[in-house]
Amino acid sequence: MLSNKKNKIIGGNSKLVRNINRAAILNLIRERQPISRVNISKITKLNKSTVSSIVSELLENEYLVEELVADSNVGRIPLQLRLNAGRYHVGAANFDTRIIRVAIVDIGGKVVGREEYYPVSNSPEEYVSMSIKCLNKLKDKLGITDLEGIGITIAGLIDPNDGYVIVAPNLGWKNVKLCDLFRKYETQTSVRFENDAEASALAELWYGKGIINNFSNFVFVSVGAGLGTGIVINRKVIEGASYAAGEFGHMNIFEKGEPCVCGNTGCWEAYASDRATVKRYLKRKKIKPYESSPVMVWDVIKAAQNKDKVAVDVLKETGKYLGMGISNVIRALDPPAIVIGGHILQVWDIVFKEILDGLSQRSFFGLEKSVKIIPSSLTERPRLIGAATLALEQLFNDYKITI
Amino acid sequence: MLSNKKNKIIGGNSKLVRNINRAAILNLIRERQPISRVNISKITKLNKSTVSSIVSELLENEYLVEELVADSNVGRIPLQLRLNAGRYHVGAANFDTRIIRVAIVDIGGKVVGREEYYPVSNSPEEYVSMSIKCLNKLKDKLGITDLEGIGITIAGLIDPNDGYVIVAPNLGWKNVKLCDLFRKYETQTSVRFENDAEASALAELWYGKGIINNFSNFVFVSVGAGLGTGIVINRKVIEGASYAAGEFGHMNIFEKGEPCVCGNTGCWEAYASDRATVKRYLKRKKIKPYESSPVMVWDVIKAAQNKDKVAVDVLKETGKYLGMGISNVIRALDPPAIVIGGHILQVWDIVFKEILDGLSQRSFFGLEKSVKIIPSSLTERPRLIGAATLALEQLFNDYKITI
DNA sequence: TATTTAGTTTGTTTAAACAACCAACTATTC
DNA sequence: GAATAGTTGGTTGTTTAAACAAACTAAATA
Repeated sequence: MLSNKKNKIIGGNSKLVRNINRAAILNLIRERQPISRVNISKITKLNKSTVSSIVSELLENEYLVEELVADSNVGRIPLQLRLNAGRYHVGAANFDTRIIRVAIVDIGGKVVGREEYYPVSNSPEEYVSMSIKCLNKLKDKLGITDLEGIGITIAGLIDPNDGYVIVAPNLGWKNVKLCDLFRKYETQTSVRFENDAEASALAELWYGKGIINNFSNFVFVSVGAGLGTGIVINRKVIEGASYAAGEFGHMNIFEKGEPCVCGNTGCWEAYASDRATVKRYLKRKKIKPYESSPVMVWDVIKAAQNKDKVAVDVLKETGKYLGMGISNVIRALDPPAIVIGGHILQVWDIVFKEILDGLSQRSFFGLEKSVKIIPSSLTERPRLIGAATLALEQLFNDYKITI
Repeated sequence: MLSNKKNKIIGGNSKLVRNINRAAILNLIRERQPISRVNISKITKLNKSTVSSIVSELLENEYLVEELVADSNVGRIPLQLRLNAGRYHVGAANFDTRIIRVAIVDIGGKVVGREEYYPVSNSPEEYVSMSIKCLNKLKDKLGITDLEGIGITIAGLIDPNDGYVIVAPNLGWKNVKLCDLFRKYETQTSVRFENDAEASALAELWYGKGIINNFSNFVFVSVGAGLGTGIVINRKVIEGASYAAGEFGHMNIFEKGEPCVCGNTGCWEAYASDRATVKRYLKRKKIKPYESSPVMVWDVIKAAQNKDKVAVDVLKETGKYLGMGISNVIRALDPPAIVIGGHILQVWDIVFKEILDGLSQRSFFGLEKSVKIIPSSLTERPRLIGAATLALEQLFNDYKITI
């Protein structure tokens, strides 16, 4: 965190080592399950006995389960370890414009149940009460008695420490004490809040599959109604002193360009977000906004998939603008990988080339060529998995590394 | 580092703890010397005996010295600990356009001797041979027999692992294997290379005085011929996958604006660097570049100090442009503090207000108001101290934390 | 001399590394 | 097809490193 907290110089002790190793083992199991003790030992370079000791502790706390799987290799059959998916569950919610997405997720990051709700107003009270209601409904349906925590993600500036929405343009919220509202409806379970892009980055870090696992550093570009980015450095998500790190979406990419919800003009978000895509589509199609039923980005995507020329062109432009903005991310942080999330992934074959094209238009010593631009590997909405990950992080918090 | 190295999951052991604690104690002594064992124990929360054990180890290796200072308090007089400044020395060099700055620095970050040399060409061979010559001259003069290492800083993209200049526009270098050149002239001492802004950030982190010590996160903006930034996150300088993190200087702040050495137009560097300042000054004064002797930024600064209206205006503009670019840094990383370094600090009273003005022109939800904009506290050139810090970091490398 | 603060010594605790061992399987040999 | 060697997985007991706690010594002031 780029926090403004005083720079603490605090020493370590044996417990720190235990926490580091326990976290390393848990992460490894999460990423490579099923995996045997010996394999963990080989990868972490920890002694077999150390691994055994930590694993038996985790088994005792029911974080893990053992399973014996047939194995054709010589030697004793290894006991495979997995996260005990059925044991602990958390609640997750993403608050978006006119929609609340709710899910119950196990410690493997798997969505075991989900629900959507369309609030009639943008009142925080309604969002909070309905999300709790939906979660309770899901709990009953799934026969889950306890949630270990609840995570909420919102596009905007969020103060996660005080449970406070500084500003959320999409929802029209400013200075909303969500934390207090939740306390009215749900007093037992602890609730955490976070910016959606940052939480998505966290989810990708924890539950991303494939190539992303090779990176301890990356930037997650969350394309939604707005456009946010989550920065991961050394396997940690950067928050910022005022909880505003990663606001690349509000960097200027065209002087005196399109107006943006933030009050400025020419922001990346005003060109590459879903809202911008729809706006361009409506303009080309000469449809007045909200003339009939509102056109959403998935309508544009569907049209493109049905070879609608205008829709394809509009999405290509979005790709190009995405690339232009990514060039700023590269100049700032030079990450080895950039992960893209959002509805736009459904037309990845259309946008990917355009992203590279946009990037090359704002080239900087050819650096952009070595960056891996990859679509998010999360099959469920990253913002929802991200919300769950917030709660799960708290569940694993006993094992938090504090130097 | 935002490196592309494979995400290693490796466990810790008791040696890790020792290294963490030794580093914590060394850092604390560097920052707060003189300081007693008990005081270290109180601040780090380490046990008195642990502190004693580590301190005696450091005393044995002559990293520290003890001193007894009169104390009017009750109780036994504490033994104050200091870095053993006279024991170890490193060489430092900054390679700039038409000037090589060389220094010998002690482990307290104090320059004990310095030299400047004006090369006749921009040949890397001359830069390397002359810097070694100057260092040897200084060593003789000071009666220092050994250097523990040498650090070199250069504006540009540097690969510190391979000792390789990817590109250095100011020097007109591209793909220069500096490492091999140094081996020709100096085989015994190890040499490290780094981008000047990143090294300056490191120097500020290690040797900065005052308020900067309160921050584990900040961005150093190095205003020189070009404009570079060094990003510090969790007391570590970010390098980038291709060693190009912090290239905010080449972000666009004006579309179709001034041409930049990088090949693009409208870069921050093309507005806020010393080169840009001089260029604007010459234009206003209607002096043709290089008409007589070349005008340098310190000439403009001197003119401003002598109340030259044009010089003052030009520097005010530079300040405003600096602020505009800093708004990008804030959007990207939201750091609690931004440190400025460069000749421009000599007219801090003129530029500071303008920086804030430029920032407010590119406001983002008023966040810029909470960022501390501070002049570098390093009395010597940060780029030179930075070079020394590179070598010192290696000296302390036995104590490097490796998780 | 009592009190206070600084620093050391001694014994205890934690946890990791190491080495030896046991467990459970396959492959080979007679 | 039974005995045995080989291979891999996992546990047990011992050693080592380092932090911590508490008792102790040192050196000052009131």
